[in-house]
Amino acid sequence: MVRLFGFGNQTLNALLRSCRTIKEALQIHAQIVVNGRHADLFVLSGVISFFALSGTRNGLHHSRVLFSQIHFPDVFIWNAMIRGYSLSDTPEDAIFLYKSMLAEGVQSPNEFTFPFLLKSCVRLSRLQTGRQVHCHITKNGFESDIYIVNALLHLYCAFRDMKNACYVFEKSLVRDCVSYNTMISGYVQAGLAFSSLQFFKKMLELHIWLDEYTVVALLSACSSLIDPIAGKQIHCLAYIILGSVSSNILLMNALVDMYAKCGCLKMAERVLSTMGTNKSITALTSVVSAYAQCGEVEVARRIFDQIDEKEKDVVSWTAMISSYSRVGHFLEALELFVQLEGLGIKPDVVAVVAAISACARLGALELGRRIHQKYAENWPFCQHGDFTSAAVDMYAKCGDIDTAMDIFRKTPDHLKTTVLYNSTISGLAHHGLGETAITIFKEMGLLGFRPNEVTFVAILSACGHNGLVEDGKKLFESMLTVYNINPAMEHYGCMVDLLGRAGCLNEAYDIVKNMPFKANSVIWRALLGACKTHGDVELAKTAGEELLAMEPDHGARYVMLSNMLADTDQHEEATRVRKTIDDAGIQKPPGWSYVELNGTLHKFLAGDRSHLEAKATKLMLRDMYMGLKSTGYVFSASKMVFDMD
DNA sequence: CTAGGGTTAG
Repeated sequence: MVRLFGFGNQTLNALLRSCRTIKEALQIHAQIVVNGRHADLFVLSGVISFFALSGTRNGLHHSRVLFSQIHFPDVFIWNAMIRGYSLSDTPEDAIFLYKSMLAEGVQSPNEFTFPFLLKSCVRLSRLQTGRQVHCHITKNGFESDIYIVNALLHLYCAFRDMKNACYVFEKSLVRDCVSYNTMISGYVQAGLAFSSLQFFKKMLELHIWLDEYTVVALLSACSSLIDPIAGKQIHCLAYIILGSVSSNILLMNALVDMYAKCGCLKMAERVLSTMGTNKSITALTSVVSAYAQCGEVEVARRIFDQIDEKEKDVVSWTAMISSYSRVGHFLEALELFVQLEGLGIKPDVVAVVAAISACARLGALELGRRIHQKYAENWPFCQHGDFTSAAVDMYAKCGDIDTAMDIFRKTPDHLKTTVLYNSTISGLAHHGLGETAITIFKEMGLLGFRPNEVTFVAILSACGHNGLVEDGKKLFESMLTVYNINPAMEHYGCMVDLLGRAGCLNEAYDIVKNMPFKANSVIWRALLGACKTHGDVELAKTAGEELLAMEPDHGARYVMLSNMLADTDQHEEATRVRKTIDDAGIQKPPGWSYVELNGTLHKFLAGDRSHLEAKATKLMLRDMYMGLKSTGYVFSASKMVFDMD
């Protein structure tokens, strides 16, 4: 038995720090208690911080129990708890603890408290809370602590808010290599890779020290610019400023990733091979996704399969899952997800979101529901904005708008995000609930959420599908005047569609002629559709010809135009277009339909009889058709042909 | 007296 009487406090802390397992630490802790040393706050703080930072849920829980028994913890102990939770899967507890500390009114936060809090805000995707913490930092006079400045920069960069990041950067009296690194990667993440290189220039001019993180950030700038030449230069720079490169895993991963993302797969694999037997799962995952992005899913899968099962982690599985989704192989994606669950690997939020959105794309409502419900019970998932919005999107796309709205309504305001509003509004739009969409849009503004480009596509199309012409026009105008968003091609497209559907063909055509872009095929198609509905043959010809010129090998366009001509009794013209199709040997790629029943997916093609129950299905359809007819419904085949994609 | 910031892959 160890006797701890003779040990000094610092020795006890050192002893704890040397523990490799929770069990060892528990033994030391027991001895501390047996020897009556636990009343000493300093000793106790060592114990609490060890368990809080152990990285395990049990350890954190143990420290929480000890913590709750202290009447007045000192600021070090508060910080240890806050830090522990900021790294845990429930970072919101860190914020909760901070509030408790303030409420207790005994201890004030110090310069160590805030970086942990800011980290929690980032992990929770809660910019609003982060701003409040920023206010507390100012109030407590910690604006010039370099650690806090860097944590603030990280906060704003993580939310792509480069305006506030710059503000903090410019205003700060202290800046170091970390500040510059954070800004460089912030610019890249915000999609402003070019600015990041300018920042790097500034860094060089001011002779700021460069380190491996600088190189990593610069490499990601090159990936984002798809500039392998610049990437190679940075690769050289790495040798100059760092000396040894191949022993630096972080750097090797970034290098492989850069070459992979730039499409230089040979180079990526060459760098990878220099890692010999130490190939990291990170670098391998980069190569897997790169192949998938180049359209070589099979190659990606082969590499993925060659990776040692024990090496594979959630990220590499998710990479393969998303690769399948990217090329539309949703069934394979979901198969992998189920396999991953079966192997006992715990999917994280990103993995589950990937699976749920694959269900959304497939229309696999019941599988989607199963996955959603299973993970909704794990509450770190519910805290995550991406999880909620993916679920809303899935239910809406699978036709269950009630559940989608239910989830939206049950989400507390502080967990709502712009993305959640976007999924909700576009879900409502697809279900023809334009009025509700507008209500939600207004609520969004009242709660202080800024609509973005995506929001406007959703809300404008909601107006379009519901004939809300005036609302649509007002919202479109407000984009620039109120929200300072430049309407993009898609927004003009929504307006053309909206006006066209409402029969304002001239107004729609005016938009096409006057907008700052050359109309794309989507816009011409919308206009052509409107001409068809409202019988404007002249404009239809213009739109149709434009469409043909734009997508000469897109068979569906020919079919549309020919159907339209036939429909307006211009049979000669129609035959001419048909002939063009045959002459060019153009074929419309078949459009598969999927229906999910009792957890099984059924695949169909038009006119397809391969399905086991094709005959029964046909009979059922005939019954339904007869039923419809008896109620006086008139079936129009021409409308069907027109709306085909 | 103990401690904090930037990290690549989905």
